[in-house]
Amino acid sequence: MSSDRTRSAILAAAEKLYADRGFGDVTLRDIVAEANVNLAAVNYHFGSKDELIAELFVTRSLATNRERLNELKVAEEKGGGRAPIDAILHALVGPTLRGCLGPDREGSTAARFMIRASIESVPPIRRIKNREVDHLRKFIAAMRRAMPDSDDADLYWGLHFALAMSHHTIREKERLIRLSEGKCDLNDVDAIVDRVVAVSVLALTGGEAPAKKPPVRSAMPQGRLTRQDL
Amino acid sequence: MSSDRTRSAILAAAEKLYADRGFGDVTLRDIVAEANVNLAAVNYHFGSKDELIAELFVTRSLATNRERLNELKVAEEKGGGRAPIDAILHALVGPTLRGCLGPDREGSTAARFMIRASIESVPPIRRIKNREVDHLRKFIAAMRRAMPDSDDADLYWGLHFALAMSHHTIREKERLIRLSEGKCDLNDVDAIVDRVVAVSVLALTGGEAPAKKPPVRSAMPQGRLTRQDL
DNA sequence: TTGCAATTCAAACAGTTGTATGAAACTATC
DNA sequence: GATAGTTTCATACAACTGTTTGAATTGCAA
Repeated sequence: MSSDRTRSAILAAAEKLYADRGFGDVTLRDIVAEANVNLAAVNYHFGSKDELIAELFVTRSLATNRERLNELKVAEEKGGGRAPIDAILHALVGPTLRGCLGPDREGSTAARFMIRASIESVPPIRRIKNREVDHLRKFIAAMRRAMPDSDDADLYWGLHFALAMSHHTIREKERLIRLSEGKCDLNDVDAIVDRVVAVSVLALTGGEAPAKKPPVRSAMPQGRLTRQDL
Repeated sequence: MSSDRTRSAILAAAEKLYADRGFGDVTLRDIVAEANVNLAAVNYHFGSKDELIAELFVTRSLATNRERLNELKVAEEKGGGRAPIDAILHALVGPTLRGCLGPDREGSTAARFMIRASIESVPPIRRIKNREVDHLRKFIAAMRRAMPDSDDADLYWGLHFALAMSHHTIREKERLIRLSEGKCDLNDVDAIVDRVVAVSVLALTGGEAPAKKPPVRSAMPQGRLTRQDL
């Protein structure tokens, strides 16, 4: 099968160009030029441009999801079936952040592609992302085991915020660097992961030590949000 | 000037169509059809398609920025020049969340347009967003006054996370509803604002009561997450 | 009314896009 | 080495894009 060479040349070229210049202004003709293959090869091997993009994204995000679930499994086994909340969140945001940030990963085409996919929202990718709900439910389940006394809504908000911080850090990396004039170190990925996890845990526990039971008073808002809302 | 009628018809039609169907598949021909004006009118009044989009976005985000700064000013005056940290964050995320969420705003074209602008990242809008740094610096300054002992980096991270949570809530509103099967109430905007502010304050204070003096250390962990970091 | 500028209009332009076609080149099996 | 199936290729297609043009129309001032 010498056709595999063409197929993967297209995939590699597409990933590189999309990573560099975004989905908006990379055409099939750009891709086949970079890959040194014929224009028709894309439709022959992938069916359409959208299916090419989908294949790129599916491959990368399946890898991330596997990494997440692996890390979660390890943490749960270590805890005898019940992983601590910080380990769960670490498994959730670690792989994504590690994959997209960091100095060594800077040159990684895959990483830059995933950043693009997170910044620009193109139809084939959006369709795939919408099916990610099942994957997230597994983390909600683990969180529920770790914090059985929490309201479900609080767990969802906690997971939502954890993803918010990690994705927004990837999306707005450049702006954060510029805004902070370099004072925020975007190269120390482990520190970023720890920071996101720490804040997420605070969001879930309301500032209490997670082992401890419930409420006290607040670092919390005066308004309508009460202790047990967190 | 009967030309104002054409101009604003274009603006209204464009905002509506972009809000409904996204920037990707709305053409100038769609817009002029909806506005009942001639195709050439867009270039005559705005110069180009991108400038039309830019004008739409600038108008809306200037309004948001004004609201933010107003709220900040009020809070600072009330505090004699130094607003408490939660009030500052409230001023930062409140206007955006209020503008884009909530049941009454559901039908608002402007709100839906701004959500689109936050989901799809189109060049003219990205260019404008990049100039928003100066605006954010005013909030950093206020935060520094409120928490003079904090590391600068921690302030930047805190602001970054606050924006992360509010923007991600707007972007992924539908997914959060679906994931949580309705358990997260996206209609109670005030509660959402309070929740985002509360978590942001926790992120900045590391779980200490904000009134209290100094943050243990850099509030956030360096290495792995340990118990006393919470 | 006349004259001048601002606005509208239909039409065309120039370029690009993803996709389809059918013949040619290749590959492996017998 | 002929055959059947796969893969490549040059080329054409059809549609759509934002923008421009130059003539018509309108509105307003003198």
